[in-house]
Amino acid sequence: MEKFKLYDAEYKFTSIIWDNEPINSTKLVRLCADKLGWKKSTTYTVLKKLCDRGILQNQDAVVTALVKREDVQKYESNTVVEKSFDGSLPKFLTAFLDERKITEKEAEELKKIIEEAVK
Amino acid sequence: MEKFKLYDAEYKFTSIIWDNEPINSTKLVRLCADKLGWKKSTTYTVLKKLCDRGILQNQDAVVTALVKREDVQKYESNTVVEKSFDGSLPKFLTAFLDERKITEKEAEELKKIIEEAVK
DNA sequence: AAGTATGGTTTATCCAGATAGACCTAAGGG
DNA sequence: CCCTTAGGTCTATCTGGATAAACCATACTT
Repeated sequence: MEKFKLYDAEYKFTSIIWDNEPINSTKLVRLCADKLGWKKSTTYTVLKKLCDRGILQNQDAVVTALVKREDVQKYESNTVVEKSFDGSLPKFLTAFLDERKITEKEAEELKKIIEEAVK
Repeated sequence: MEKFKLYDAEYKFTSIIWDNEPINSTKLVRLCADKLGWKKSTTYTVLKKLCDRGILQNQDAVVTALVKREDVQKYESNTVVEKSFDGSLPKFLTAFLDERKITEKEAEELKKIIEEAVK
């Protein structure tokens, strides 16, 4: 699943694409200049790298994503739980919610998500 | 909270200390050679850096942690949710639990943790 | 014909994380 | 006295992520 590993800059960049795909490459250059402060060549360099890795696609100046945001998110969530929490979701939740208060409504939403996962 | 940011190698290293503190520095060198394959100088270099950053402490050859594992975990969990999930815990949970099944008992444990956080 | 915008590649720089080699001092043992 | 061990610093190398400069070809505009 190393396919879904995105570094910080790559993630921000890919996010822009997810939000705007399909997007013309020149427009993407402008967007990145705007949102990330990148020069044209930077955008093309990163774009090419991600295309080579099979994460993005650039065909006839139209850029699209080959992997879904959800897949990367899934990878991210699993990675952090594994790496920092012994693979334990309860440990993760405990750490995240420590000193953090949520409303009844938010709690309901979370519980619903959990119940959906019960086999 | 940048204080709690640990890079991969630093995290593994600090984990060893959390598991063994207080620990004599020479023993730590041996442990790291064993578990991480590090040379003595590598251990001391990383140790010094983390001491400078106020994360560890090395006094009279006794190494201890100044920040708790829980604090780093809290930072990690918050960071990933912010960076990859718009700060939304439900989004995180959904991604994590996607295609993953949990038992009734695990669900109960999770719900309990959630209820504790309701203000 | 000259200028300009589009779409892109190749190569390079810079910096930081990861790792280690060389070297140093003080204390204790034979 | 020499040697070893403990405890540690300073400096260096290697690698990869982040960013960009320079350069190029094609097509459209004036």
